[in-house]
Amino acid sequence: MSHHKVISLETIRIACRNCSLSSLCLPMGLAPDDVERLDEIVKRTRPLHRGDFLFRDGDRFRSLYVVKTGSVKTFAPSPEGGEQVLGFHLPGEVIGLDAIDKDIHACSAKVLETSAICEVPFTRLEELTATIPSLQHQMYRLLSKEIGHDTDMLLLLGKKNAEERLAAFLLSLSKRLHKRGLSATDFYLSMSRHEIGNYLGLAVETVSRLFTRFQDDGLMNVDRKHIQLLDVDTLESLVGGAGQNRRQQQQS
Amino acid sequence: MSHHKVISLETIRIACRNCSLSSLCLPMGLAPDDVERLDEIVKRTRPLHRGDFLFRDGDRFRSLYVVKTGSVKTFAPSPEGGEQVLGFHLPGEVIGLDAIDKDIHACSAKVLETSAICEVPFTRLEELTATIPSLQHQMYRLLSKEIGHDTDMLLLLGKKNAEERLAAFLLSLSKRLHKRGLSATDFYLSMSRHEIGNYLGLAVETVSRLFTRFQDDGLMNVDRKHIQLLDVDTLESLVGGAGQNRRQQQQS
DNA sequence: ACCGTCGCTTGATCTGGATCAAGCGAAGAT
DNA sequence: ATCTTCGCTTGATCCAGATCAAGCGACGGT
Repeated sequence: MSHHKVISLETIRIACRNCSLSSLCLPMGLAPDDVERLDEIVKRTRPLHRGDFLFRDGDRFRSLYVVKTGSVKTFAPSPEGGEQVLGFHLPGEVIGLDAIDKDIHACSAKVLETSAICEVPFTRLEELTATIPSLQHQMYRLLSKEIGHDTDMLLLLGKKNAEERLAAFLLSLSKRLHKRGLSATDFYLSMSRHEIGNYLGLAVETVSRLFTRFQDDGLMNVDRKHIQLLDVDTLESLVGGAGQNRRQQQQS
Repeated sequence: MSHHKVISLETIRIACRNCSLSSLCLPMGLAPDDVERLDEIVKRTRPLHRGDFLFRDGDRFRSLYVVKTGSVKTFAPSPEGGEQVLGFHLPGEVIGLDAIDKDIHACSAKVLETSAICEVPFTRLEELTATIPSLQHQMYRLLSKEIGHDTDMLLLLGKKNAEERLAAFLLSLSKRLHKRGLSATDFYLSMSRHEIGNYLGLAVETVSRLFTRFQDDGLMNVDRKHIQLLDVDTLESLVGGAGQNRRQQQQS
């Protein structure tokens, strides 16, 4: 039996070189030999389930985590005891980059559905990047990409109304799923309305009403967690702030 | 006369090792020899003036920029033609990290007052970090710190009201100026009310009214651009969301 | 010294989205 | 199979902060 177990685990624990995410994940652009070296330091844990934590705010920072399958949300505590959802993470996305600076996690990461996660001990990764220039570059890009994403969110929270925010959220999900070989127009939400609202700086009720409105307007179908985008073009135009007579933005 | 000019420029172009910012800036934690190597790739331009650009969105990414003296704002265009102020940058702070990923600047950087800027060509920096582990680590920390800062802003824009936002802004400025050896309670704003509002996701009028209110409440003195913080403790408590009967936050 | 512009303030009004309230149906518990 | 809880929806009301409007005073330019 223990023999069987080893075999089945080996089946689950796909090496980086065979992982379908290698074009999105850390190995992106690496030579095969370098992928092997990276592969050696990656720990592949058993599948985690809804509600499990990868880490909690306040934990010592040791590793980066990469979603292999499933999805994860990260969220930071706010002083009053509430929390701010910082992101929803899909396969190939790296989690924990914000903790490198202080060596302590400032946010928590919670698994939204049964997920496989790769753990990359950071100290060992850092040693590796020092000897593999292309991996170092990939790390810089990864960190920079995260900043760029946060910047997009700042613009969204600072300048966009509820409709624009939800449309942007749906299209972002759609594009990211599509990159992973899934449908861009037909997918399931692994997060609750509440989590979406928190993420977008909106109340649950507003999110719910907008789903209803988008459906009434023929932009999408919503059935519980099941989403079908029917009119991506119009959704795109909503994001652009084509919200009718939006007055000229503050030019500072 | 040209002789005089050369001398005066040399006076301005302080080497990293003599720069008072070395404890905040890239050289932080480097061995003296390594600081010299870094110093060799840094370009020190002549002082820039209010309104000058370090780069504009769409520009090819070539260098990081570090504020030596003065201040800089970064801002991203929003689809509708407006803009979102992303940050105000003080001496020692590094600008341009978000452009590493796409190799194109997605935001612009504009000088708010006469400022000295160091330019660090990124390709050369990358070569250097590959051979100086402590510099590589410093780069990771720098990028990570930027993510952490953006995260703080997401929480601010997503969960805090106008009062909390302005208090947080003032205290952030205060702390950062203090770290640079300046007064934590008495300083000048190099940015306009409009820029503050844009940054904080508020209308100019709201910013103006809050300044007036904070002054009436004895928390600070405001005279044009001149700020004096009188009651830092109360300002701190405002940020914490002690805004009276704030209801329990959404727990997603 | 004068003028025009621009940044800032203050007051009045409006509104998008939060909050409050009430039900409904699905999924998990016993 | 039934209960209970929880997530979601929908309606009614409220309010923080945006928008509109009007002046004022500082500063740069001539």
